[in-house]
Amino acid sequence: MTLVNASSRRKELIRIAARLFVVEGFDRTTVRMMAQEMGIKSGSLFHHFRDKQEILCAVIEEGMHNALALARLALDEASATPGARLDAMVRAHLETLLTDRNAHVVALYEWRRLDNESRSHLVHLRDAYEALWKQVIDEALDAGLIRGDPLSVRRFVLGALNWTVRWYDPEGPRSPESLARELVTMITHNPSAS
Amino acid sequence: MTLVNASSRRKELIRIAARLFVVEGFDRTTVRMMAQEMGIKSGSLFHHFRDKQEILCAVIEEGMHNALALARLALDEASATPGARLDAMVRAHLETLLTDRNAHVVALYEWRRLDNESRSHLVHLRDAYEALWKQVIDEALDAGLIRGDPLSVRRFVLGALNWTVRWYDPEGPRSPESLARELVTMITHNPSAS
DNA sequence: CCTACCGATCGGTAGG
DNA sequence: CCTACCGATCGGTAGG
Repeated sequence: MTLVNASSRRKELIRIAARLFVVEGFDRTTVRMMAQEMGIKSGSLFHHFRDKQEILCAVIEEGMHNALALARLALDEASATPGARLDAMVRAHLETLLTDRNAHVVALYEWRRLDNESRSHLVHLRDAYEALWKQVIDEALDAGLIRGDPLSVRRFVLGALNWTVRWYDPEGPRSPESLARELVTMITHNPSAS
Repeated sequence: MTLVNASSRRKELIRIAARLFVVEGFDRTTVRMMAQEMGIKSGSLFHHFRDKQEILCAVIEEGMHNALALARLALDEASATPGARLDAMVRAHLETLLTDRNAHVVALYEWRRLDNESRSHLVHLRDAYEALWKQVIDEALDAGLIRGDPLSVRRFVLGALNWTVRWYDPEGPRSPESLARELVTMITHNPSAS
């Protein structure tokens, strides 16, 4: 039970830290802020984490882990046509950005604040995620749904999607699904094949 | 002459600060670092700028000013067809991102560190720039070159372009022009009309 | 543009 | 998980 509680406190801190890192930025978020929201003293934080860096790494790792799981699930459930798989992947990406918004904003903005150790650990998760994208994009290119160089297309599409965290309003009129539809419409040239 | 030198020192500081803000981030860049690269003592910085915030604002303002000027020039020189204007705008955007890379990376990453005063000052420059994009995108939509909702398309395109600062390698095989061509190819549906 | 310095605050630790 | 505290460093200022 002690372990369960410790783990749940850890998750709570990750959630709190993610929110603070978004609002204040990593550098301006002090261990005292995080401790206060946890209801403990600042020194006690270091019972859960070695240092501030480790908290940053945990926040980003949590977000990437969820993103990877959701994308795999979406691809498993999608029908086998390249169009359906592209749709599913775009939708999964946007849904992840929204449900784990704070973690992903931190990943996008504070990646450079990671030390080498944390970065090399997270880079494997990122590579696994991008490998899924590579597969889906390449299939869509082969099927003639999209035009362009595989690597460039992947980068452009991920850029367009990741940029949404800057302007998308979850309270607004657009659902993640309709937004996904809009992006796919913009880049596909032969919708009947999907 | 004193004024000229003061202004040139100011520009030098803006360039130095931009580079440091990219490498270290705004919060981790100390006034002492900037002063050292200027060859002066830290206290002397405040002869040129009221505070650190003002330096951040100046860096971003410089980049936006150049972006706006280059975009206007490109549109003036482009032929009147929607395809040519879209091409020119994408190319100008990428060229600006490269020539003023540091300033734009700072604008993209450190925008949230601006105080309200600076932000409202810069927001007008950004709006003017986005108005050019709105025009060009709407023309391309009307001409049937692109498909989708005007606002969404604009956001997707700008996202894809701005994201390039994360991966584009100026020493690599791709020129800004060929990259521009790739993006336009990906999103246009009726190239013969351009 | 410099010297000398300030009050505040930071991440992290020792010992319980 | 707390108390008490550390050395370092920060942005900025006063007076020249």
